[in-house]
Amino acid sequence: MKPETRKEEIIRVAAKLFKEKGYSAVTMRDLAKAMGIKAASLYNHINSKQDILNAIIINLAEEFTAGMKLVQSSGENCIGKLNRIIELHVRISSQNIYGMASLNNDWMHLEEKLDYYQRLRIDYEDDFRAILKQGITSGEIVDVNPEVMMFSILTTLRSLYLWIPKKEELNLEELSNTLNQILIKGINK
Amino acid sequence: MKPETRKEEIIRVAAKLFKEKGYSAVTMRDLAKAMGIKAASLYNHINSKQDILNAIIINLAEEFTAGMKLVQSSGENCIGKLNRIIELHVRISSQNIYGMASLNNDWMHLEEKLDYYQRLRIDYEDDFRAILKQGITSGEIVDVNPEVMMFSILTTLRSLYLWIPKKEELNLEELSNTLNQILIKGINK
DNA sequence: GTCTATATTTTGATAGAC
DNA sequence: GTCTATCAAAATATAGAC
Repeated sequence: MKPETRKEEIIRVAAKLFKEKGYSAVTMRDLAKAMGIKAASLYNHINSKQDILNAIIINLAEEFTAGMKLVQSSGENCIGKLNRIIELHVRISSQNIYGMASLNNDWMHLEEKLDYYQRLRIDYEDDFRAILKQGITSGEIVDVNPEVMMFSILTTLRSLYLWIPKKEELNLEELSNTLNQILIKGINK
Repeated sequence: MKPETRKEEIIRVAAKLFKEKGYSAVTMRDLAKAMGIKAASLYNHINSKQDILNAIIINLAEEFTAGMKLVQSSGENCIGKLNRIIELHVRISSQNIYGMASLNNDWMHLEEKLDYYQRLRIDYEDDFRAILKQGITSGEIVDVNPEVMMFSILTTLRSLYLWIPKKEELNLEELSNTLNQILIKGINK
């Protein structure tokens, strides 16, 4: 592991602040104070506040895209692929809890990178939807509105960042398994 | 129906803008422009930007609290109560899509009302959790971590505002039924 | 790599005319 | 109820010394 650069440290600390108050409510002075330096000094490492947000969001979005490509090429059936998607979200979310908040809530403040982000997001959802439709066709999952299924599962997975930090006692493999049970098999006995 | 007051109109328009960019990124000048007046004129109807956020969030939070009390006193079993909670969220979310965005994403910018909001939220979650635990005890639902079940269901319901406006062709009763199927019975065949 | 000092813009809000 | 004019504070960002 390479040691963290000053720029990476700024991005990491910024993500934490963005999770608490949102991108727009965090000032460069807030960030500088959290870093223990003056606001002007931040600009020796980054070009703008925007750049910080870009780095947080685009890195994560590309990680999800890469993960989805692996799921697609796994050769598993629909239920198997859904399991892998759940594991993908649990893994990325637990590794970058703060960044996930920006990905979910502050993407609209992207500027130059907004179109690119939205393209990745739409493609991800298209891939997810295709897996569900294939599962309906093959008879693996129930024939219910795939839009509502996708919304329900993806919303839960996208919000894991809100919840994981509170439950440190739960290990991540166990969390994946429990989510798998609940999201796929339901809670009805 | 009483006609909408100017104050109510400001709150309604503000909620729409808050959904697009978040509370902190919307200026009083943005709001004034959307109303077709000057920023200074807003202050003839409201005391501060804060007051607008308070009105949006606290009204909704109290609506959910009142709805939960009705569910509790309904005398239904666990599954029946969960059905009613789903209907509650579908109804309130569809009636106030824009306000739901603030409730979910901008509550941390409450000031005097923050403690009160957090009390309502914790109580709501306690009531929800109690229903799930009672369902496990009575054997109606599977004996899986109730925290994860609550997180999964509640996160989906709280995010309905993101999704309802896109799917106008789906009627609300049908949406409730579909969510009920997916959240309770799962998607596995 | 961090500092002080500062330029420029934007912000929430008020005063007072109409 | 809306306007123009304006204030005071706070924002992002830059210049240049150390």
